[in-house]
Amino acid sequence: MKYGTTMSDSATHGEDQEQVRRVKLERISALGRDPWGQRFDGHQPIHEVRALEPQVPPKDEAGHQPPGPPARIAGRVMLRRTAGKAIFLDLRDWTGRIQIFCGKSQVGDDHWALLQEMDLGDLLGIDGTLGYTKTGELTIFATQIEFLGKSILPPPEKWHGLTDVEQRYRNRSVDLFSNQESLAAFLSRSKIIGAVRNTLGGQGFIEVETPTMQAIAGGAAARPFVTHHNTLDLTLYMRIAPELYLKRLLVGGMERVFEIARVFRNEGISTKHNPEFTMMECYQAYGDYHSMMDLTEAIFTSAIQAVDGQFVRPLNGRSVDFTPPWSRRTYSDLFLEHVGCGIDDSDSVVSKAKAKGFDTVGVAHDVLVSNLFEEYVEDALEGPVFVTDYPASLCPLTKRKTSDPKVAERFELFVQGMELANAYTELNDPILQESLFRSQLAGQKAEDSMAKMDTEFIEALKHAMPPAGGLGIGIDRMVMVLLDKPSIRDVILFPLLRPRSEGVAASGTAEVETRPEPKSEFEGM
RNA sequence: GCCCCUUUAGCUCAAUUGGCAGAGCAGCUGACUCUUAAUCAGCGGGUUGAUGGUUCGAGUCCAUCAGGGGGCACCA
Repeated sequence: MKYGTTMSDSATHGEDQEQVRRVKLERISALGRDPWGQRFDGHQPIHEVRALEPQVPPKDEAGHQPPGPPARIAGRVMLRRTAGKAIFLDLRDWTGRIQIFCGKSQVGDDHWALLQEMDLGDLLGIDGTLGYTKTGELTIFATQIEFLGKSILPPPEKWHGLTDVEQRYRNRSVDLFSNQESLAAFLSRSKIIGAVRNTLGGQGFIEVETPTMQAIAGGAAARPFVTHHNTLDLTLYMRIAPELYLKRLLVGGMERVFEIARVFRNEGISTKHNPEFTMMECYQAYGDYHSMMDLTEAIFTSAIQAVDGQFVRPLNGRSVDFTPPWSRRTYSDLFLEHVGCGIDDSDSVVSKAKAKGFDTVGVAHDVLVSNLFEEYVEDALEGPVFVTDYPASLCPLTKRKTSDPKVAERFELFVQGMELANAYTELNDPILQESLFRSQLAGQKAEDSMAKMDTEFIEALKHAMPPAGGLGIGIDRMVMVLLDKPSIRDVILFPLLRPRSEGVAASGTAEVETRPEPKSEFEGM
């Protein structure tokens, strides 16, 4: 049997593409090759192979290309162009793409036969030499070809890739290998998180891990997910913040700590909210919220340098300048500027609220102020801007200014109306903390499972926690902003989606059962 | 939870007023040893998300359900 054997009739007509590819698996095995491959040592990232270009010798007088440096790569077949007894492939790995030339006489009959069983989407290992084709493209001229993974499902359309958003989120593996910008975003996300770690480490912070399952979900106001430990017969909550544990470490003498924490909030889903998301929280003993502002700028600066170094960045069709230092504005100044009255001017606040259609009867003055701020100010903040010095009544668990107890030492960082970071001078008075906890809990419904006093935390504070600055940065939102991605699902690899209904979800496996299994030495593995 | 939009071949998309479901890519067969989304010739591939309804006739109109997208609400 020579190469170029024809498909059996059953595989030629009326069969789906998976079945056709399963037949090819068999034939690869019949050629004595493993379609799934083995460890493949010594291959070079494609961008490193491309960097060898200066070593490619010039063509001789006859126009022949002397062999260039050897190259050994592994990658996925993205494009294939056949021209008789020559085949051009575009292979891609996670560093780039490069063209492969496979000539029948150059690779030999055995490899040529193997190439007949190759499809778009397969993983190949290639040995060859670097050179140029007639049209001048840098190309690996293959001498050895090895299957490192046969794709038995067809890849998406080669030009458009996978564009259906639902498919991109549900089928992330395919999205990543077929949409370059998707892979690029997640590689950048990793670089951003690396920069966050490096910056904090460089400033003497140590990374810690605190419980994800907590008996009391504290540190924020959000509805938690509930879970259960069987042996202890214990109701546990997925954390909504690492805050209270990190502060206990401050009491213990760990003076600068941070955690890149996955947190879980049982709330709505939107382009800015995923039920689980990543938050960096850090605490610095003997610091305050001003320390945290400087730190925030340093973190963003190093993250931007890690991505592309461009401080003026596109975002939602506009442009944002991240060159530090960023503007720092007090809450009351911004309120006066955008709402048009002082935050203490009760009559004006009420009339402004009424003008916006807010319900004002029986609503506390501070709530009206907060609503007006969200309505008038936040969306107007192009940023990056630190909004500082919040009314103390809006953030009861924050240290107040000694000069003005009505003002809390807090800032939030805004970019185009989106909150990216939140920081406080932490309250370290256990007696005040406990009474504020109690009054906060008094206003909550009994069904809110978070409405519990964290006495262990208060206990720890009683041993004295140093004055400290605390900072939280929403990592997903930070990545969205730096990469100009409109949805949080574009920066989370596997965002939460409702499971597909049975008929659709089961179709893949159901079809396998009804399909005749090709006989193969690899069957059953 | 509410409102709007959306779902057609493996993928990307068409289908006039309600009148025989179509194209490109991918696949299969053949040609071609320098292509660039290769090209050329031929062939196969569909429960139009699901279930009902209106109609002589439904991808198209109506209802319900499901998935997804966007917005609002909830929510720091």
